[in-house]
Amino acid sequence: MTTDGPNDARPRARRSSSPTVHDVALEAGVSPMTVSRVLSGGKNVRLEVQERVARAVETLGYHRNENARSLRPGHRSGLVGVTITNIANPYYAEMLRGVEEIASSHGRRILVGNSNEDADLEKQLVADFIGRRVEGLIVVPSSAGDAAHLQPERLGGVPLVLASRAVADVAADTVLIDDVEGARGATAALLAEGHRRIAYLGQRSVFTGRRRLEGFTLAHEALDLRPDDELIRVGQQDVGSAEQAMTELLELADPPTAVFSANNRNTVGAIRAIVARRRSGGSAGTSSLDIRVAGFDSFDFADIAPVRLSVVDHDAGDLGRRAAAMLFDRLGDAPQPLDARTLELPVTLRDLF
Amino acid sequence: MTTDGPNDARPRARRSSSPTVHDVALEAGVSPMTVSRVLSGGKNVRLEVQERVARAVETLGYHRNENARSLRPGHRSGLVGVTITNIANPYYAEMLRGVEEIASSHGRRILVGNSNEDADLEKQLVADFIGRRVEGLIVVPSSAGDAAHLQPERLGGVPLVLASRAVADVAADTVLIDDVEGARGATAALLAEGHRRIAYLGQRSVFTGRRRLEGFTLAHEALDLRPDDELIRVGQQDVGSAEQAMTELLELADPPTAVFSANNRNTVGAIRAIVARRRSGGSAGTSSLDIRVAGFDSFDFADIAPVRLSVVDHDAGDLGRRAAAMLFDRLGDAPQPLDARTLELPVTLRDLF
DNA sequence: CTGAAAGCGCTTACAG
DNA sequence: CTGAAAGCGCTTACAG
Repeated sequence: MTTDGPNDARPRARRSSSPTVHDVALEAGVSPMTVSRVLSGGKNVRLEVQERVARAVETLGYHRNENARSLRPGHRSGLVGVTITNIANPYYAEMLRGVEEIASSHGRRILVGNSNEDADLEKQLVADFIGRRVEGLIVVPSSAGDAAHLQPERLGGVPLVLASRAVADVAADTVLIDDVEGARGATAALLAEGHRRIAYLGQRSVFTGRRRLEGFTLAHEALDLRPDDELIRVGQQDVGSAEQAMTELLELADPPTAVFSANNRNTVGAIRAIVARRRSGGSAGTSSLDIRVAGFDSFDFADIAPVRLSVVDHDAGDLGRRAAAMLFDRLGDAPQPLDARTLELPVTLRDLF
Repeated sequence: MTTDGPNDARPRARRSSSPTVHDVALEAGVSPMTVSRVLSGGKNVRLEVQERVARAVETLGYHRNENARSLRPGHRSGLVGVTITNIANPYYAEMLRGVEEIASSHGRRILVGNSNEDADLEKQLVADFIGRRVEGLIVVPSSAGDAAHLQPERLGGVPLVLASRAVADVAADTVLIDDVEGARGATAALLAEGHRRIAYLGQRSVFTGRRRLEGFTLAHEALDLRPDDELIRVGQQDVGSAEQAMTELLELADPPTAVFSANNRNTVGAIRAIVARRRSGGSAGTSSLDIRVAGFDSFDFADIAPVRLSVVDHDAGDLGRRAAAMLFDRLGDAPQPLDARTLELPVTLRDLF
């Protein structure tokens, strides 16, 4: 019946926006301070009052505003920013899940952005995330463009962990998989089987691509061999172009007897080309029927692929968990190692035949 | 040389936390208000002053605090909350990318949570997201447990779009794929080829699983047939258990001549079982060599699978984009449709042989 | 074109 | 056990 209460002063507008501590306080007949106490565990509040407040919270559907809360000094946002070149890539999706798992276990939520291999977009995402006061960043860095926005001094003290790819001149914690050893081992296995004309399908513009080509080359050099440049194909972006590249290789006068592919898109493309050629009768004698395949990454159907296939397996979930763990290391109160650390996760060569 | 400025009053502590408008103002020799004006476009600020402020922003590495900004009345958080049962599932990863794409184009960022098919976790995520004042929610609802937390009145006015699965008694906008028609069409195709013993591999506990089983049944009923209960297997969660279930079916006295699988894990499992049996000689005559397969969802290697395979294809990215578009419809200033809408996206049956 | 005041929702001392 | 005051970083009127 009073007309001077603050609740009367803002009659309907209140309905459309969220209730505040103030509204709950009014409803429960206490001060906002007491509401705040109850929300933080109820220390030093009479049980009866606690219950009254809890009921008011329920009635009004109150949710504490975390953004306002994180404004107070000493409070953190509870957010971690994650930037990925392609969140639809199953490998990175698995990684993202690993990150989310660890973040969740630390009570943090993740802001996720797709950089689409575009450094400008990545830069915007990072700036936006910092504006939202993320406590840390996990970035799969884009391969194209300038990476100045990832320099520690540009991040205003927000810890950064690079995942899957390192960035030249950026001294940040980094988690990689052992690309060089994976490619070297797989190639060495093909060489040990006697293959001497081994094709390479991969990329050179991407960090992991360069590392895998390095492993491929190292395996040859260990036997005083040199890969034939004619058999090295880089730049295939998808399964279609990989299939095309492999088809061309099979049509060479002196075709390869084996192929190492640096990622699963290239592996699938290569297998498609081999199968297509087999179905069409294999013009170059029977040799193309026996093309041996080894590839980085696994995929759905790898174990019943219709070729002799080995894969270099690695755990994307672990990559994400390790990256997140490194980040939370920096966020903890423990004494910090000053230098950026790099972790290389092991890989496994599996024969699927 | 002065010792009385506020910047001198807080000498080193300032270094560790982020600079504020106040710090920038000091550095540029203007008021915080002017800094704010410049950050919002520079309207009504002398060009010379704008430049001075811009330089100060650069020098200090200032990033505007979005959380504080969103506190002001009329401001929005710029966040959308996304909850998915399994973000590592390539299908949902593709969906997430669709959501991110549309959200980005509206200047919003996404908070992502993995609910792991756990309604309690999902509830926590949703509560947390609302606490962070997300402008909307996109949820792939978990199949297990109570869904009361998704009731509109519990969401405090935050719009919700359900993706991929509907929830009984929750009147929210929903985007589905046409599960019933996809399963019906694929099954009808098998029946049209003359198959009369068609196995079903899928789930019954999940919304989509029930709908796909319904389509499977409908196709039979259209021909006055009834599927044999002995051939219906539900509850396989992964490729391994699907392979096991298919192996059992192949060992029946009167085995199926075809199989419809309700998702790609079951399809891959079925194919593995068929291939394994073929390799081991196919004890039941040659019949098991000819098992015809049709499955919901596509996967990496579908087109060179060593069986006669058809897949029910659908666009996960589109699912995400449509869900996000529905959400932004509700967020816009346009007049709102009052009732919850349901959208069913079309599917395509593709023969891969 | 520029700034002092006030308040968004919350919580940390401080006072009772 | 409870509350009034003050301030986190920002921006919307309002005044000049």
